[in-house]
Amino acid sequence: MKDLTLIVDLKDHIGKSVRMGGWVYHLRSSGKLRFLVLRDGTGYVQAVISKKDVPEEVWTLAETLTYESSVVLEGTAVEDPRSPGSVELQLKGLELIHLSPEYPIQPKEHGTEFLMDHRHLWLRSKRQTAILRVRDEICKSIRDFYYDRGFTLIDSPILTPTSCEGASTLFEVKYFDELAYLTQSGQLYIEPACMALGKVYCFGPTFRAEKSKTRRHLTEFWMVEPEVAFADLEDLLVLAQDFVAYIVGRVLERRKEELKHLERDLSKLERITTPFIRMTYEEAADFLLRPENQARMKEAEAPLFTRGNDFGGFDETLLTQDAERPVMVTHYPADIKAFYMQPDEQDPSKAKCVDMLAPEGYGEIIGGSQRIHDHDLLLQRIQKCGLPVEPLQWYLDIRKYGSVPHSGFGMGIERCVAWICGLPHVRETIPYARMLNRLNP
RNA sequence: UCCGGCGUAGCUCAAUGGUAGAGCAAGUGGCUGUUAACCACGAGGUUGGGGGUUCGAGCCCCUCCGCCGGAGCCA
Repeated sequence: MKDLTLIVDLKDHIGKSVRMGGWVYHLRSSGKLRFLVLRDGTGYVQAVISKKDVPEEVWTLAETLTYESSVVLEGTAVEDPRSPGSVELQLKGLELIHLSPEYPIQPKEHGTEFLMDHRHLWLRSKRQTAILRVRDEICKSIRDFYYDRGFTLIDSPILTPTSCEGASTLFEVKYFDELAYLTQSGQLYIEPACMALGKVYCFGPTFRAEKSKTRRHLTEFWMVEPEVAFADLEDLLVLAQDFVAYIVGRVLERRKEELKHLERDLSKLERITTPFIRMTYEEAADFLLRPENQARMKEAEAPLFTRGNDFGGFDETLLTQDAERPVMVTHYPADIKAFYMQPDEQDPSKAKCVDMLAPEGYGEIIGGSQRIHDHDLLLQRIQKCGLPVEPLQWYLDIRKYGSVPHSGFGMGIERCVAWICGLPHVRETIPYARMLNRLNP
């Protein structure tokens, strides 16, 4: 329908006659005057229907309209300060494309379960479209960032033969006469590609069958994982902070209206500049073991942090709630981290790894490390972790033929979207959330 | 899996152990500038399921189901 004018372009048609297609977002009636708010994906515009100015059949048809019915409107674009958006449509003609029965979602408060059950319709709301546009901007900026820096996108497989990292629970699927598993990370597959192309990344869905029911967990989520040859931990920290600062900058530059609609405090995002805050695991542990912080854990009924263990959700909140920029915690104890992480030269009990914690209590958005590049050390670590060697033989091969130091990290898209949008839960950051108790719609 | 909270009209929520209610939506009527419009009227219920205590249970007890988010694990 080439002759349809988009709402976003309506301001360029003042005084002219236009046709517009869309959905009825809102209706108000005042006797012989009716107001209809149309949405078309590019914006919202109010149409005014005056009984004396339209043919009787148009007026009659307008009386039957319902929320979310699809229509084509004909009218004149006019400026009027009384109208929301100051440009409105004085209606002359009305074509009903499809009449919607009673629409389940009202312009009022609804519960989480109800909205998630109607996710396919909830997507039409202003808030959800704003979030989806920010997500789109984040995904586009990720691709631009790596493309501009000479990285090659490598698509890692979604079906994998076995667990490579151990602990995490995997989704099992039938693969002809054997079993396969949905990927929990593309890392092992892009490390070989890294040895082919130097700088690579993968970006796709990831699956974890963990029975987590928290505001930060999905069973299906998207992850971007760069991997760089000849990069050590220091190089990785610089890449990670440049990356996150770039994404935030792009969203601020191009999606400010959406952030404002989400009532995001923009000043908190404008402070996200490099360098980010750095601390070692031991420094973070010292901080968490201060009496006042231990007291806060008790007060919040959170588990008490003890040195040598990984941080819990509340620990991450304490570490970041007063931070203006993301915090990068490095050098965790090697035995609480993955088998492939390079031990620190000065203190081999520590891994050359990093977790980036987003501010305002959003917690871990990035986890990464320098990888072990020595064949025998990696083999030793695989055996020590009790992992079967045979399925990882190809991975060990990378350390056999021209091995070089290399590093990489993974960033969870949904946690990043939740942080940038200021959302309390990741379920609204992905079009169709998959969670412990949610597989539909 | 464990801990805690919740479940009442289509939706959001009230209701000392004593006749189940309101707002919104939907319906009817009114209103020529509404901004989640407003006014009037009518309609709307197996109080998540089952069992128990009691003269009497939406409310107390047991059990099952569902939801929420926290722990563990993680991005």
